[in-house]
Amino acid sequence: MGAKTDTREKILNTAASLFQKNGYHATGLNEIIRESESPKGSLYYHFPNGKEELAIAAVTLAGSMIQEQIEEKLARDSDPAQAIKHYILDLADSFEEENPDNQVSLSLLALEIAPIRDSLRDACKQVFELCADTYYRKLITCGFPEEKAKEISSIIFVMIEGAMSVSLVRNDPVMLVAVAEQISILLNN
Amino acid sequence: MGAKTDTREKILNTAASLFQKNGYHATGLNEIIRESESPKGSLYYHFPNGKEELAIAAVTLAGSMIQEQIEEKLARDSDPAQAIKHYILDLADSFEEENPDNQVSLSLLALEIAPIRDSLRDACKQVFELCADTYYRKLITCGFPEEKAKEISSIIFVMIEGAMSVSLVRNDPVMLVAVAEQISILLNN
DNA sequence: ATATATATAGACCACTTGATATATTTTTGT
DNA sequence: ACAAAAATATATCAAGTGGTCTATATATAT
Repeated sequence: MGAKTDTREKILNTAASLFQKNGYHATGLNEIIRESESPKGSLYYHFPNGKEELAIAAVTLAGSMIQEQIEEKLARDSDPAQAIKHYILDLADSFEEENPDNQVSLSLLALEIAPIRDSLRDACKQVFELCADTYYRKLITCGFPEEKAKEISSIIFVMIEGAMSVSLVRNDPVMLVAVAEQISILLNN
Repeated sequence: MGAKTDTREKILNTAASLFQKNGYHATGLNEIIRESESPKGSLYYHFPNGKEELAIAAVTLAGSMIQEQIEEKLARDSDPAQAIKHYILDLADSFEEENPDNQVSLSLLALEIAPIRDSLRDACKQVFELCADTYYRKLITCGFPEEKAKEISSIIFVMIEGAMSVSLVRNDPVMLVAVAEQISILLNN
């Protein structure tokens, strides 16, 4: 049964990576099975509902990988403003890398799949919530009042996703740097 | 020759609306000609390079419509923070409307088409620049120093696009309201 | 009025899409 | 060892894709 997990994970990892990088509609199932070297039969065995089920699993996987990365990187600095700024500057630094661990933007995939079906939208919402909550917990840990932490953490998430989108479109991470510079202003007011 | 403009514009308007709402890859040429009630021959007569050329024209059109809207709405309040906040709250208010004038998010379309080809990326960059520049000019008019205005206007654009993306995914405009509340903090620091 | 450019109309094409069906192999439990 | 379940492997499908082609209609200009 080790094989099961193997193939399933290979398909899922490949799908998540391609969906995140190129988008949902631009990624064909054939591309996924080719890249993951798995037959189509296995795809539909492990994901009987096909592409949509794969999308839910992919966005969830991508989200939890991002969440882990945020958590790790925020732990490096005790000051929350510095921690978040530090994290964003790292995103800018690793902007060119194709490494799937550095694929931080969820907007493209989420914008594409959320309207398809409620189950897909719900998965996206959950992933967004997970990411924002990671900032929230950092702020709470650092003594921010609950209300303020709730507010700011959402804004942080919005700013990072927005900056990533603009950076991807322009193929230039300077917008991430600009956002990083504004974080302290946001936290200290 | 009145007919020419008519058909061309009908195709372009339809394409822009569908691309913006549903995305580039999710929108088929057949859907565009059906919805615009134009034959395929006309599409390829007016846009010989097919879907990609249509995408460039569409993102440019959508961008200039958004730019006009921003400009109009920013003119309502003399105080820049109030003007921008007012504009964003209007976006939140009209979130449910399907009216193409209220389709303000460019992220989905831009994220999809920018990687296809440099000419498409360039068109997206130009549109982004156009929008950010509208905030910039408002800030300059209100006496902001050049450097600060440059910085802030980009951040505003990023925050609004980010908030629109999150709102679209969640199908809930509250994130726009949250961003609106932060504008004054950004401008006064 | 007629020739010419402009524009419309839609049939058609090769190709890809997501999905299904069926056959085969591999693993597991007894 | 053997039966049952799990998983893999393809061939195949209808529907849809973007794009091309040729024929026709509609203006425009002289």
